Formats: sequence, structure tokens, C-alpha cells
Amino acid sequence: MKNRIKELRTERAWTQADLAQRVGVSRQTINAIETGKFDPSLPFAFRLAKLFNLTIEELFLDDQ
Amino acid sequence: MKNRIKELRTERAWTQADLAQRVGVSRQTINAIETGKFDPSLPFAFRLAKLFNLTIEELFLDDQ
DNA sequence: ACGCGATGTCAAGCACACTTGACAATGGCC
DNA sequence: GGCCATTGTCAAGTGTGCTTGACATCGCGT
Repeated sequence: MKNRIKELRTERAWTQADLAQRVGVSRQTINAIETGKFDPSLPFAFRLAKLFNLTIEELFLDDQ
Repeated sequence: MKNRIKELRTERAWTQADLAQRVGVSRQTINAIETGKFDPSLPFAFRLAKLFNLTIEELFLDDQ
């Protein structure tokens, strides 16, 4: 499951730590999700989508 | 995180086992999600939304 | 070249998503 | 009342989402 998090984060000139703090997870979690180690939980995905003003479908790409 | 799964499933006259088979999880998992025991994973949420022809935001209600 | 912030990554641990197998409770139908 | 499909729920196990702490590496500015 790909995502546009790194792209949207760097657009805003936020560090991984900045973003982590905004959505309430650890920096390592942001890094792991950006580098495709695992997918976020559903509530966490909602928080990210809300932060970037996107739908979950726009933020996460379902490549099955 | 509330969801409309039970409502949409019964509309279609599917059993929990029917739905489970369609999205590739166990019946107990469907039951647990309908009864609010836990939230589905993000890829699983995508499969459910796709099956019901809804967006994730329409299927899952973010009550934080 | 050096320092330093940002990023990538590892290990160990905890909580939860999901499994199979089993059984009790519900509810409609004969 | 009795049968049977459906649903709810428990236990025990596996895998993954997420944590903290630590350390290596990658720019980039000076």
C-alpha cells in the first residue's frame, strides 16, 4: 500500500519528527510508513488524511 | 471508530460468513469489527469499501 | 574537514489485528 | 417444542503496528 506522505510532508517543509508530533506517533513510525515497512492503522490513516486535507483514498494508493 | 458494515451486509442479505469469504478474512473477524471489538487494518478497510462501492470515509465514521 | 540536523535502521517489548477451533445464545421455521 | 442457520464469544496462537532507545549515515552550512 503506497502513500504520498513523504511528498506532502516535504512540500510543507516538515521533518519526520514534526509530522510525528502533529499526528501523535513516534518519528520511527513515520519513517517506517514512508519507507513502506508497514501500513498505518485505520484511525492513524484518518488522522493523516485529515491533517493533509485529503481523503484516505487520495493519500493511500491501493496497489493491492 | 464506528462503521456501517452490519447495515450494508444485512441490506444485501449476506451472513457474516458470506462477507468474510468475499473479503478474505475469518467470520470471527467480521463479527469483531461489526461489534466494535477492534478496527480493521487499512488494506482490509480498502477491500470492504471497494466491495460496498463506498469510500472509506463513507464506510467508517471517525468519531475519534 | 567538521558539526549538526535529518533520516534510516536495529533490537526488544507491548498491544492489537487476525487466525482456527469450539461452544453458547439467538431467532426463525416446521 | 425442536431444529438449524446465524450470531456472539472465548481461548490460544501468530504476525504486525507502534513504542523507546540507540546508533550509523546522509546532506548541508560554515
